[in-house]
Amino acid sequence: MRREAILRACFTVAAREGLGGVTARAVATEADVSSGLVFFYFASVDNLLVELLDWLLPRTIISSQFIGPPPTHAEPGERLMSVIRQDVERLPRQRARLELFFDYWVLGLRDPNIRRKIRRAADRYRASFRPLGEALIEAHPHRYADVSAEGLADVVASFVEGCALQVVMHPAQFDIERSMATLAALVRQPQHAAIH
Amino acid sequence: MRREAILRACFTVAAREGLGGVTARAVATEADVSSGLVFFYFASVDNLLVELLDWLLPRTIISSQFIGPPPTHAEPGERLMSVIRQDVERLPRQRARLELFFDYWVLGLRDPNIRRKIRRAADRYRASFRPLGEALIEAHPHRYADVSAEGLADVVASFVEGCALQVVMHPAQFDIERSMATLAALVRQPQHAAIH
DNA sequence: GCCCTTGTTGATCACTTGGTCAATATGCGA
DNA sequence: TCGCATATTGACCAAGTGATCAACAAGGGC
Repeated sequence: MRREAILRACFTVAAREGLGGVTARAVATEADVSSGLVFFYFASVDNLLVELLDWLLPRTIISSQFIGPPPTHAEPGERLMSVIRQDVERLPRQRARLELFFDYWVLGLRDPNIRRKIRRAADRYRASFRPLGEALIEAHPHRYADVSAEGLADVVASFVEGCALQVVMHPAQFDIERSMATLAALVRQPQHAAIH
Repeated sequence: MRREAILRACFTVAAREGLGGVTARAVATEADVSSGLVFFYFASVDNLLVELLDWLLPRTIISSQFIGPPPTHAEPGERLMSVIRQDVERLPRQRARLELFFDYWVLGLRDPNIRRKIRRAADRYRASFRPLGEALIEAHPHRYADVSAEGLADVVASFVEGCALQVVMHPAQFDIERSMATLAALVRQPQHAAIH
């Protein structure tokens, strides 16, 4: 109970002031307990931050392995586009958590422990695109002759993560519909294309 | 002279320990001067960091308006792909500066001044893709009927920035050739496609 | 030689931080 | 009711921070 309250307070402080603003005293004040209690339950501030990260990762799209109900389109290309659209559309609702995620991301550049956790989560996210990628390649073996599912996953992940950056930094300017329509136009094939 | 030395030392410290490791004493030690001199030239640590950002931004691909010599391909699509490839290929050589860039990026979430500078630089970068995007739309008005140059610029920027994230976080795993080949396969049209 | 601007030092201050710890409260089984 | 583990407090400490400032050095025009 108290533990969860402190962890929740930690998230509140972090969302408001960034990870740099997370001090034992700030969290304790936010949770309305004494500063000593933070150390009683979490031993150290670093450890508190790691536990907050463990809470955060499964709740942030970019790092979650759960992508929601599988789309029902038959065409693998449309299925993949649908999943991308779903993910990108969810980004704005996650702004606070994404800000925090990127804050941890930078922390991970210096902290091997945090880096490992973020990498694993990101790998899981990338891997979630693999089945769709394989289906796509299988459906168009000619077009995607020199393409691997890993390559597809990388490209898709790069795009979604890039969108996340835009959404967090420039939410007003980034037009999701426009970007998705552009992406669709870029990858779509002419309707009745005659190959060779 | 001393000023530049301190700024350079600031970059060295920041590249080694991150922006969080930039303290007046650390910079002074690195530059082999007394801590007081840092304040003599830069008034405050915050201001020193802002000046380092001003030095950094024009030297980081994601935020630079200079994209190198214009590619010579005739086809706008190939021109755009060539520019993207050029940018992405340069990312690994910029890892240290990109790390710093993302560190500032997170700082910008809380500091309006830094945020403004980063936004402007990112806008310039996005804008650099507009002419290429316009040429592409003009060359294929049918295919890109519902696409704007802004939308194209957004999508391209998202992709490159996403690649930058991958390069910084996972340089060993991210295969640039594979990603570029995948991207090319995604956007290429069948050679002799018959429209309607 | 003198003087005055500029550069340079490091001791020093006020403040914040993570973390410890003795003291105390609380709940609960026996 | 007692006893004891658990929970909780806040004063306290050492370490590190940004910033100030009196003192001193350098150098060059007169």
